[in-house]
Amino acid sequence: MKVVEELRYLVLAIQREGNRMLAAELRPLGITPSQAEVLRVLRDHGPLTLNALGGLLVCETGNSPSRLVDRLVAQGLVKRGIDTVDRRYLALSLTTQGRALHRRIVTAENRLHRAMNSLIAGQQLDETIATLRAVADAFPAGAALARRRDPRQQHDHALAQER
Amino acid sequence: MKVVEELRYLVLAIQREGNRMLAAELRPLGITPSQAEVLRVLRDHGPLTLNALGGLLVCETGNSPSRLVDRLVAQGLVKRGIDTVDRRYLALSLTTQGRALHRRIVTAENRLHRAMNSLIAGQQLDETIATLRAVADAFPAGAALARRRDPRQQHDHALAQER
DNA sequence: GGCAGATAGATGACATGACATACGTGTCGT
DNA sequence: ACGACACGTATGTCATGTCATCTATCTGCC
Repeated sequence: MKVVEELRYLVLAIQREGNRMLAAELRPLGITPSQAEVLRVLRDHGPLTLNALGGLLVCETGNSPSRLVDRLVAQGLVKRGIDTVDRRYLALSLTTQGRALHRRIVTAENRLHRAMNSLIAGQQLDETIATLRAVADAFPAGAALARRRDPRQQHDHALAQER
Repeated sequence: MKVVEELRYLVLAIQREGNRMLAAELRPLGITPSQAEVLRVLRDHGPLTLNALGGLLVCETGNSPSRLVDRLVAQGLVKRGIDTVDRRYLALSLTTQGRALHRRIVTAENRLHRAMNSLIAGQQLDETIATLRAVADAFPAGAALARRRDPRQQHDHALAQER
């Protein structure tokens, strides 16, 4: 098997299993890994439009995470406001309930991270991170990650309520 | 962001984008990346039961890839026979059409691999592969990969037509 | 003012993925 | 022989993910 091909399957396997483990940790909270990512991004990056949110998500690179947000709104975790100046834009933010749940999410994620840490204990990670970043940075989903690390050059549209 | 967490998101981002690229390459052939993996495994590992197939797939770690196989059968790419001795078992194999399509799949995958290769050009990969394998091998999906590399200790059930 | 085009978001369609459960078939104990 | 159990497969359900397309709203240009 070629090296790239093995890498492809390794990444696939790890993503699947990691997602399964995280889903298991989050199930008692009633949310999924993707939903947890939305809550995390909304908590860290204030009120966002749907597009801006999509630009910060690694999951759901597609059009826009309308339906993902729908379910969070239905659960009362996210507030979907409408920009008063330009009514095409949404103003998404966490509700009090959403903020409370986020704290429990952090705990659940930490359990996963401890498990993963024990799997990579003793490995040299610098090269691995560098390699993966080199690949990821070539794509929008990787750029989303970079944007999350670096709060500069954020979304181009400033929500009305922020002005 | 913690190291494990960054790794988790990097793996997620790369898997997503890689899958999207592969899906784009395969779309003209009328199949998806998961379906391509099934064809690949069936080609390499002869007639298989559904469970044995599932044990060699990285995608679809769930119960059994019934529905994934369904669509391939519907497209005439896979033949679903029934074991004559124990009628619970399926005997899945490629049709002539399936084998022909597999050759075109290889070409499509090679295009993806060239693109990925250019992204990781100049990177040291030994450590990366070692790290990823260490993680993947802890899970069933990683074990599936290991089984594909090493044709010994294959499926425990030998199909009747093979005996 | 008013319409063409652009932009944000919503929705339809389809294939996964994952979990739980149902069904069909064989095995084994008695 | 037959009934409980085990095992392989199929199916129901729900949430993604992805693409294409539709709707609502705004911007500019005339």
